[in-house]
Amino acid sequence: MGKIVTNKNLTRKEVIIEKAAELFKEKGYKASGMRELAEVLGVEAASLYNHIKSKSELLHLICFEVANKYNLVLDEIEHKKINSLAKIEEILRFHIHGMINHYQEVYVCDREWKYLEEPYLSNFQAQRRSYRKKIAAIIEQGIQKKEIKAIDAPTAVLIMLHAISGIESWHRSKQKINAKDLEENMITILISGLKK
Amino acid sequence: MGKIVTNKNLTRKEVIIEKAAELFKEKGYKASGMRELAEVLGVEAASLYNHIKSKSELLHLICFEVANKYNLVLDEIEHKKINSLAKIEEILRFHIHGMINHYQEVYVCDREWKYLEEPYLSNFQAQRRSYRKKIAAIIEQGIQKKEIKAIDAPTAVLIMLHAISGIESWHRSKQKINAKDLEENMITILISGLKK
DNA sequence: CCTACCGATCGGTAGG
DNA sequence: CCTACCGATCGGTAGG
Repeated sequence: MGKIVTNKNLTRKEVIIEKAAELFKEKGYKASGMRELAEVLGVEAASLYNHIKSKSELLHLICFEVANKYNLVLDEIEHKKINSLAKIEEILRFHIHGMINHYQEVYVCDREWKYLEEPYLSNFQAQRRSYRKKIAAIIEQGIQKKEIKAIDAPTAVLIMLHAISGIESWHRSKQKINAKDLEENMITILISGLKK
Repeated sequence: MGKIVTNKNLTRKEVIIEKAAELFKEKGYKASGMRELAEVLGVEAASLYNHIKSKSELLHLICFEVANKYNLVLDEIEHKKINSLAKIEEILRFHIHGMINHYQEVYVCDREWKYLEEPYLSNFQAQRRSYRKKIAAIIEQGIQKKEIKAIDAPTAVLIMLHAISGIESWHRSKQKINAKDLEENMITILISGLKK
């Protein structure tokens, strides 16, 4: 997600997408108006349509950029020569970093994907299911090898991923602990929840 | 939440609120239309306004009914003569039951409260903060008494509550494990994540 | 509970 | 990038 983080050499379209993610995150997709987005960017609403096709295009660009990145990283971790619990820890840390550093896009992808239009909606849901199944499979391997306690793997995935998406409320909290401490606390709790 | 579960002796207004919770849960508050809600109930949109004041009244009735119930139960658990870890387990089980049995209302309260209007919004946010602080305080007591490992209590609260709200995706999953197994798996993972 | 209708706002287009 | 404007839909009201 280098493009998003650098804040330099962004095309006009990329800037629009970035601001859209912020707005969608803050107010929700349906409650975000194109006139509002335009105002943030200092133009009239009509001008946005020289760069984008529609409001819903913004949503699917955001969702699929995140999804693609996550799929790529998961595939990498999956094939590493480390044990299952170590893989789960890497996945957790990657997700935590995502919610700390790119939380607008990640949060929109997590919470607003249901407003995607077909065929993007079906495609996204399929990717999401397969993503979770891959993580569940790693957990199941860990259970077989006695690295992880005997639990229902899909339930463990559900807990992990939703717990991490809760970092959104950390961003909004008054007295935040620092990011590194947050990460280590989350890892401690979640990993010892799984470890045999 | 007996009124919600019985499905009998409900006033017209209560039926409207119940259906509104289902609709808001499914499509989100902003994407839910009053004409749509009316259709579910078999009436014209205008007729709804003989029973309710506004769409936003529906939202705050849903959110505050859940919030009141949760506050009541938390106060009960807080004062029990059991150790801190046992209190946390009871809180977790109560939240899990809520997301299994009354998930529409609970989910709306969890995810759509940001669309509350003032003064309800501020009131709700204050209640939410205080609710989480109470749970964090119980965790901190547990840490002092060496029942719970030395972690950041607000982070633990964040993990627990968000993990449980993930039960929504269990409801939508094809091959669900049964509710009791789900509960025990969640308790196992979350409690052993906390236990010293 | 209905019909009839309101003002506001929405995403988006035409044309320059 | 703008002005001007569109059809559709929104929450909600009047009056019966």
